[in-house]
Amino acid sequence: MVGFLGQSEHSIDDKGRVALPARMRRELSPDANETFIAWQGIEQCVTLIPRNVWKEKADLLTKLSPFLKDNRIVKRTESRRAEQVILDAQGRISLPRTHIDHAGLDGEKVVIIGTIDTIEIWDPAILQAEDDAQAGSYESLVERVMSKFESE
Amino acid sequence: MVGFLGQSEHSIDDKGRVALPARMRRELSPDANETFIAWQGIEQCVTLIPRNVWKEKADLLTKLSPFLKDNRIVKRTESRRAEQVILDAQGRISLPRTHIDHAGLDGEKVVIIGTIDTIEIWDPAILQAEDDAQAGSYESLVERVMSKFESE
DNA sequence: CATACACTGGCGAATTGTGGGGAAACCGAC
DNA sequence: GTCGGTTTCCCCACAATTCGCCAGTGTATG
Repeated sequence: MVGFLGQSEHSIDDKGRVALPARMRRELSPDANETFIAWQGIEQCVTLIPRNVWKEKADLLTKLSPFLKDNRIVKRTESRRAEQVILDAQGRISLPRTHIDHAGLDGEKVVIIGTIDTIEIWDPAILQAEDDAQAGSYESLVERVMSKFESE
Repeated sequence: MVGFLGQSEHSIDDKGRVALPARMRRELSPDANETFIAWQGIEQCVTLIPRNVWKEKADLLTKLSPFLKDNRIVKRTESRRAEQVILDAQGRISLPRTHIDHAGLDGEKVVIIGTIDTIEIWDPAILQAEDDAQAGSYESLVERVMSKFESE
């Protein structure tokens, strides 16, 4: 169990079906039951969260008291962006329209990126733009982010 | 059991009937007995609470001492806004007039949102306004709300 | 070279969302 | 109490979408 790694370019057909790389399917815990939660994240991409991982987040959310407005907003916002998707016999998932639109997956191809505990699906052009935007600044970025672990 | 997720736009006909998305019907516990409590929330929407979940809330309310005026008000207010609705053979519910009026569901369409343990029904325009109102401030909101779990 | 695996495409069948009609129940007026 | 009108409930039917299956192509592996 080393987590979801690497990146691949795959096809997306006109029904919104995307085959996940076999090596990522092998990393999926049996607890996930062949199931992901497709999630519209902050970035312009679709994030796939294995069902067992999502479960922990959902449990937290249901612990929030429904009598506070802020709690309701968070719960509503987090859950409405999520959809359950299940692998078919060919190892594909079919993405909901809303998520395809959000991530701009209107081409023939998508890029699938493993991010250890989740999987991200990007439109190639949008991903390229994202990369360009932060090109050159990554070295200082990673320094800043990871320095908090220095003390350990 | 991942909870009610996602959001869909469905029709509401002139009889006040709304079809629930099939994936939400599948998430409904057998304990709910095809039955929801339709509830006029604080927000301008109708909240559907599965019968078995409502039970827990009702138990809380009955624990409030009836000798305090505030308690009586809360109990009365929470319960008078609730109506029982049952799924028909097509997977639809028909909403009481009062609830339709409260949520302003006077168009042809409604938006149905899954919030893990409940379902909300919104008028598209009202929902849009609500979203606009809190656009931009969400990131800090979710930080504040969820930070209470950080210690774990 | 042969075999197995990985990804892709297409087709038929089942499900889903929607509209409408008729029987039953309800309500108010006379 | 009776009649007329309205509302509510239940059932049927259609169209569109989705789902599951099967088969093909290509690539890696032994």
